[in-house]
Amino acid sequence: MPKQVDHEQRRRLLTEAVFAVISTQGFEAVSLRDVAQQAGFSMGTVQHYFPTKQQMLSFALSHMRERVLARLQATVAALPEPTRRDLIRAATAVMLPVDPAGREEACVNIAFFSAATVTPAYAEQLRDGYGRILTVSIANFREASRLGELRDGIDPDVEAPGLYFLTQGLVGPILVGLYTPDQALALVDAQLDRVFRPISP
Amino acid sequence: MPKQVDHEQRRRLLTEAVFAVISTQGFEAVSLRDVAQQAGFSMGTVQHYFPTKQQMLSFALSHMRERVLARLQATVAALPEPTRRDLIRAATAVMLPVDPAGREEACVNIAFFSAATVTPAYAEQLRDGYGRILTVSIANFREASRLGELRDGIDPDVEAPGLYFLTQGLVGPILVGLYTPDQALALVDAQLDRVFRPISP
DNA sequence: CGTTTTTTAATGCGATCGCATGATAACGCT
DNA sequence: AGCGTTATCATGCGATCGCATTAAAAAACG
Repeated sequence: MPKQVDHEQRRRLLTEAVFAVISTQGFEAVSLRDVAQQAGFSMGTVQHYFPTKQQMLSFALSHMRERVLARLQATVAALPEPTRRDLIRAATAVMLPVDPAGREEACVNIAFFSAATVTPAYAEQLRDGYGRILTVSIANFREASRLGELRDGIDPDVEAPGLYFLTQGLVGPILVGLYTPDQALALVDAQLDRVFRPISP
Repeated sequence: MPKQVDHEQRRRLLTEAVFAVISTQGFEAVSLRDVAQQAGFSMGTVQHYFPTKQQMLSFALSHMRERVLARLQATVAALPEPTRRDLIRAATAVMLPVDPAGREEACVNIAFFSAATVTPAYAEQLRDGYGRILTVSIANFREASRLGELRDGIDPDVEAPGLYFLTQGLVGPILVGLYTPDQALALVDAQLDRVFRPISP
């Protein structure tokens, strides 16, 4: 057997090129030639790892989830003694385009959301991925509620989706420059202040 | 002088075809030929009213704002004696893809949001349009606050953007089937219940 | 009624697309 | 070392794209 190449790793490498093309030239500009050039390979190589463009994009979408999750874990790991509120805030901030990495991911995600309106396969992947995030968020809020970390009268089953969809709604406006990342984070913090009890017990 | 054709009206007609193509086949599938066929004209006609594809799409984006606004006014006009809360809720519901018309508009809007990440002209149009909506929403909430229609401790400058971005964040998940329109409206109503005083004084 | 100008249609062109094919180079194994 | 497999690349093909060009049809006006 010949040269040993980790197919999965190669695909991830090419996927990074896909992300770069989408975030700099747009989703509709993604071509096998562009991706190949961005990754520094020939077009045939891209075809070798992705038989069709559709499969390439579908893999890219599934890889995006892992990328966001990895960035979240890295962020959380950097917090010394995170409270539950810190964790929720970190997860929220990771989904917002507040830094170059986050912006690239947001561009890719919104592109796939748009494509998903006419491509059921993308819609299913997004439902699965974002549904999982929402489920985790609800679980976090319920746990916080159970431990008495939330203010009186706060329903975790309302606030979890509320904060989650608020976050999602901030992505587009930040991307087009309608809202600044600082304004967005201030809005998120205002919500957290309303939901969580003050720190000192 | 020959046949009198209202250029603006023709452009709006063709724009409706653009919307249909975007919502059924996707933004990247929009071609002059598709638009012409969808509108029942030849390709040359489309070119006559839109010198370039870019201008066609840009006009379509500007026309979208008018379409949403018209639908909002029609919805409001159908309300017998709307309270301020009713108006705010109507404006919110209009932006959500809860019916075929709203879904089509949402598909087009999210497509332009995606395109705007690499096309500054689109970003500027979206900033202007959505910024105007946000401004009006803030003004509405402030007026409600001034009239004492909001609960104690409610800051209109926080709740207006909060509800607005929450609404925006619900669009994508509804489109891909992660959230149902009923769930989305329930979440909106929960927010309104929290912000507004109960009806009976 | 003929002229003029706009509208509509039809077609061609260069570029680019996704994908298929064939050739070449590089490495693992017996 | 020699073979077999795989990775990589270069190229070709049919289709489609945006846009330019040209021509025919239609209607307002002298």
